[in-house]
Amino acid sequence: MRPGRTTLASVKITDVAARAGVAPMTVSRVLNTPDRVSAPTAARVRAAIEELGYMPNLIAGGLSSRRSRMIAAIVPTIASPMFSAPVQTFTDAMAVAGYHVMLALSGYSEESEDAQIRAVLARRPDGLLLTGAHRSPAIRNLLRDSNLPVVEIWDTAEEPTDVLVGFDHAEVGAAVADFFVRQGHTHFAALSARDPRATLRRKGFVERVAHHGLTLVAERILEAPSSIEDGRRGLRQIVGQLGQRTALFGSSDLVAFGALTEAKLHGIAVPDQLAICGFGDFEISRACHPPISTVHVDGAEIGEMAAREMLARINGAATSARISVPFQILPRATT
Amino acid sequence: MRPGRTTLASVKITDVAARAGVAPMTVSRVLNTPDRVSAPTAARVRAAIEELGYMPNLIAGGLSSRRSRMIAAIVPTIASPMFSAPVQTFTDAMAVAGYHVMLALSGYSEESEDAQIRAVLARRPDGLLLTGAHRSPAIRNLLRDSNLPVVEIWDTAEEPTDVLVGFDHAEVGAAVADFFVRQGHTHFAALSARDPRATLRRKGFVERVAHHGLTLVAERILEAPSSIEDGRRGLRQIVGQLGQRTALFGSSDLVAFGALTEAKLHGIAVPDQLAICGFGDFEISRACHPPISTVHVDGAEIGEMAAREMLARINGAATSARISVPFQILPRATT
DNA sequence: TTGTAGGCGTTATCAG
DNA sequence: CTGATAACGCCTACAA
Repeated sequence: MRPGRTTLASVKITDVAARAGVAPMTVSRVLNTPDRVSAPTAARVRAAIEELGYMPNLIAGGLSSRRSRMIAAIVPTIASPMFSAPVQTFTDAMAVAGYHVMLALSGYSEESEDAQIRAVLARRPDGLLLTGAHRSPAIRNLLRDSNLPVVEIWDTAEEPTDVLVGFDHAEVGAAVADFFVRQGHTHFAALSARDPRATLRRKGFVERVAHHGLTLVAERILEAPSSIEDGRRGLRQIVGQLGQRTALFGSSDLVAFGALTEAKLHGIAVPDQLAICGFGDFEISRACHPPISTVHVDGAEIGEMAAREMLARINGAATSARISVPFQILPRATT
Repeated sequence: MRPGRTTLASVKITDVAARAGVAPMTVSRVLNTPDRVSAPTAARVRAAIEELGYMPNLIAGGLSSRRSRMIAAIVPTIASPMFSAPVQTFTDAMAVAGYHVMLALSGYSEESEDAQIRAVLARRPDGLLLTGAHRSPAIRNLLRDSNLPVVEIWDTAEEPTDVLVGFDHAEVGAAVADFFVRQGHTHFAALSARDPRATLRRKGFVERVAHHGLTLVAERILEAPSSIEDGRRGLRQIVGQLGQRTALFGSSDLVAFGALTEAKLHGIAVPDQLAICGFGDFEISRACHPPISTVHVDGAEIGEMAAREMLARINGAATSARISVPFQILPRATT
């Protein structure tokens, strides 16, 4: 029998065991709990694994151990840096710990998210990464019953299902309004996407403006996910209402960049006639000219923290239920 | 015994079978091959499933059927639209067909990609989505032996492992050079990321320029993935060599946008002194001002085609080995 | 159309 | 430190 005549998936733990002259369980131990195997035995087993090109079957292992070593991540989209950044860092961090990430896209529809959650639970993930904390009662019960680690990111508005890593979006909107007010603004506008978190930011902004007794001259709801083009279109729609010097809050840096672009074309001086603040601190707001003031919030860090919390929960830690990540207004040239 | 006293994962197929008064196999059939079950039986089984809140265990099913209904996707990053777009559409399309996508990020390192491939094969995916067609011999053999459907996207330079959906990047570079030449350009520059496909485009561009007997005034390699900031920095570095009217090819629209931004700051007239063509047709090149000429190539469509090919291969079709997707130069205001 | 038997490849558990 | 045994929950294959 020639060596190497084995097609990966066909070599199983019993083959390795036979080759190394040990029980299958010992091979399993070499792979999963090396400390509990004597050095010489482990060496022999490793040699056999190498020679046969053995590749463990995690499906079988998962069935037996009831741990899939896999996490399901459900986000609205990865077309926006808002979600691609945390998904990227989360996936990387989990991979280091030996976990793979199953990705599902829900596209901002709660109904679709519910379906995705149900579908993915059939794979018995060891944890769930979800976006936002707004869940239907049915899903909330399902998740509680499942007793799975659930890490929700971005949002802190609602009661978290389990662990939550995010911040209060209404506070962000209010902080931006306060920032503008401190700069002496009295007239305001908002261009905001229809998604849940953008809506919270917009409301926080608008309410704070009202609280100051100041004027909201225009407000426009854009589609989600928002785009540069939406920002341009939005500005065109409100340009007639911009008689006074106005402070504009965009629901993302893409919207802000679009508004800035269109303002230039209309001969509107930024920031003298129109001040603009975006959200997200995407590269474009930093690298375009003039650089756009924005709210920094580190999506990449959210992903990393989510991974840390996920692993802690998997390992049985009773972690805190709500982790606030800071946000920070970055004044640049448009305010 | 109260109904509902069942915690999802604890209900198994035998429980449903008992409740419905059928054999477990019949429940399995209702779920997987409904045609082979009589309507009344199926109805009873479905009722039992509903009442117990049964949720199939795909891990167990996968072990038994040897089909995981899961695809592994390995791309360098999802931070760039170049990859987030196809991953997004691929994931969506596969979900419709009942497949989930396991995501792994390789970060442009071949070594890392090899490791990711090995790791993910342990989960016995039903197929693999990979980026580019450059594989180490060891991995190539591993993949061939595995006999798995492998769809490679973006690149057509090398012999595909199995199915390939992409185009020839050197041709893109050459086409851009020809386009510039037709416009009467005689002096050229390239700002290009260090990744494999950007390098092919750059070489195609540079070689075609040489073939025409024309002048390459500057060439700069940027880090991968490339950014707006890289484009700005790159332009600053070559600005001294831009005495003549020059045609610049950027390895992505981000690079092109960065170059455009910096050119404006340096008082360089675009396109009169400096013509710019990007690559990728990202939203920014279309929505910024002036809009940037670019090479359109539909990443979203590549993802959809990849899904179609993947499903065809899974269903046993012997599909064509190499599928060319078209690219197209979009002349806009910067050329 | 439905049921029975057996196994998928691994690991938990307990014994030595 | 190592091994034997018995699941894990489902589906293939065959039988009725």
